[in-house]
Amino acid sequence: MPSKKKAIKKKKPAAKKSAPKPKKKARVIFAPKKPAPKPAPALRSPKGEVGPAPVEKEVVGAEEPKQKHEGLQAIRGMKDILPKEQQYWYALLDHAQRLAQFYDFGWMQTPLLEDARLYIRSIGRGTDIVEKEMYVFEDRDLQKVAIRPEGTAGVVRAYIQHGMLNLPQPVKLWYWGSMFRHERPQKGRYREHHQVGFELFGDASPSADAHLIATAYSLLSDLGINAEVRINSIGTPEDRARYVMELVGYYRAKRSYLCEDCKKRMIKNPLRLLDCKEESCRPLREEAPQIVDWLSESSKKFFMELLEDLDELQIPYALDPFLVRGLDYYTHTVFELYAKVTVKEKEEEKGEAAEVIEQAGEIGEVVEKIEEKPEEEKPEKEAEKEAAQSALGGGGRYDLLVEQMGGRPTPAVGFGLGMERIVTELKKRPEDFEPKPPSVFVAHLGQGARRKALSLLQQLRLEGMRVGFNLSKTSLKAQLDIADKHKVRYTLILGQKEMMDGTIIIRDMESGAQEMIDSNKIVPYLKKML
RNA sequence: GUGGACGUAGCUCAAUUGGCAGAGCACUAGGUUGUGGUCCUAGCGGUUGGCGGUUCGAGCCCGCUCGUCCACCCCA
Repeated sequence: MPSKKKAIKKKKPAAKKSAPKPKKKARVIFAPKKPAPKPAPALRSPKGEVGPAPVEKEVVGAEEPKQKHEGLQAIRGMKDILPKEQQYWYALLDHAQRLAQFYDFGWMQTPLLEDARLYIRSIGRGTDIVEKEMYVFEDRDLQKVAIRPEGTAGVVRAYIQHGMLNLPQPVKLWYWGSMFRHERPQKGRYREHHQVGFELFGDASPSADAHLIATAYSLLSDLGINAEVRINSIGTPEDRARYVMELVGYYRAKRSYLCEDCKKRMIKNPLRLLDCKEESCRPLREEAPQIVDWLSESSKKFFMELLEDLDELQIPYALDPFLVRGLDYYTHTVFELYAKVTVKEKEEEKGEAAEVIEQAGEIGEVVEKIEEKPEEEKPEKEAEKEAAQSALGGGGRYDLLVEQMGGRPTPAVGFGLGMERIVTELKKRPEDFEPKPPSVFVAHLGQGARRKALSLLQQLRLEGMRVGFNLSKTSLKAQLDIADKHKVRYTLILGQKEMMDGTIIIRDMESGAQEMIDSNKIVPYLKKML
């Protein structure tokens, strides 16, 4: 029945053109009708066994597509990054690399696939990342592997595995690459996203934290992003245990006011009680004990020193007593970076941040003031909307992680920045990232000239010039058309006539003026003009 | 994982009460000899995201599904 409908529908256009459409027909064939040929014998056959390899399913768990479009679309939450964005990605990577070189961070990459236990050990069993977002599966050897959901764990593993503790400390490393988390996609939140990460091992002083935060901040500000650092200290595990007891005690008394989620949080992850957005829970937070007040003297001192360093570095920051990050391995410093939304906000925070560091005892109160501001003002709807996915990155100190993963006790700090989110910021100022077209286009006319053009291209390349060309087009008109689309400044025209004379025509694409140049002098000539 | 909005050509969008799926841009080729931007002509390009239902007839109505976006959740 449905096929009949289609036939009727399709008839008309076919009749109009009064010709069969073999092309259309061909496109319909997507899946081979015949089953795929049997797989070749396995390359690695089980120990010395001769004979046919065991028959396996051709593709594990995948069926042949029945619909034309099946399997032809990027899967949920995955995105192609296309050349139209390349100027932003290049700028980002270029700045990251320069910064890394300047501060002497060594570049490295870790595998996308790791033993799943690596992440369970580091990030923590009860965290959302491990519990419900991580891609985990058994590979063909039935090993349980995970696609990396974040960068630090792999770097720590590598640090231990390659004995980097024998290198002069601190060891400073940086990387960039894909991370995968099975979340519900949204703008600025994908199942595959890219991070640039910086890690520093073997320095327990707060100045290391300051250095790292400054690195993160500089990377953003070098790119013209107005960033703000939100920072907090969650102390040592002992500090936290004491605080959590206090916190749970506080909330237990108000249990009846809590939302359902928070009741669960009280048992599972009490720190998260603090960032509940439920109307009923919010007011409770105001009176809640704050972790800074429960830090040990040494933890407090560490934090204060860090803040003084940041002040010295003139990095705008805001204390956020409710900042707790979703990974278990953090100790002491935790921070996040946000793109500032309005100029107004920026100035307020700068002013207040400066006050804060002075009085150690009063951190709590000052912070509360800062916190209240945005809630009360709600300047524009815009500002609020942007807030949802606007964390550009975050990080913190993880002094216990290396040891916990079997290495020698090694203090460490690190951060990761979301590349897609940075690119989103950069795209707001396209004028700052205009792609640069090649400066010269080489056009040719006739067989001999085309060949000569090839060597001319080589010559220009060796001179470091960016050159556009299209060797398959034969008409000059078409080639100039392309040159124009490339927005080049000059086009070199090489035809039979010029070949014989040993000259080349150089055309200024803006004015249309042409000049004839001795072909031996073309390179110095161009160099002078560009 | 929960709730909501939206899916028409590569892009931006049309299509009367359910009645032959269109335009602009982009792309390709022409407008006779070796010269781009403007202009003219033609071509390419769609199972209207997919599957099913209602109907003589569905881009339009209904159900499911996939995808995007938004708010939660969480984070980069």
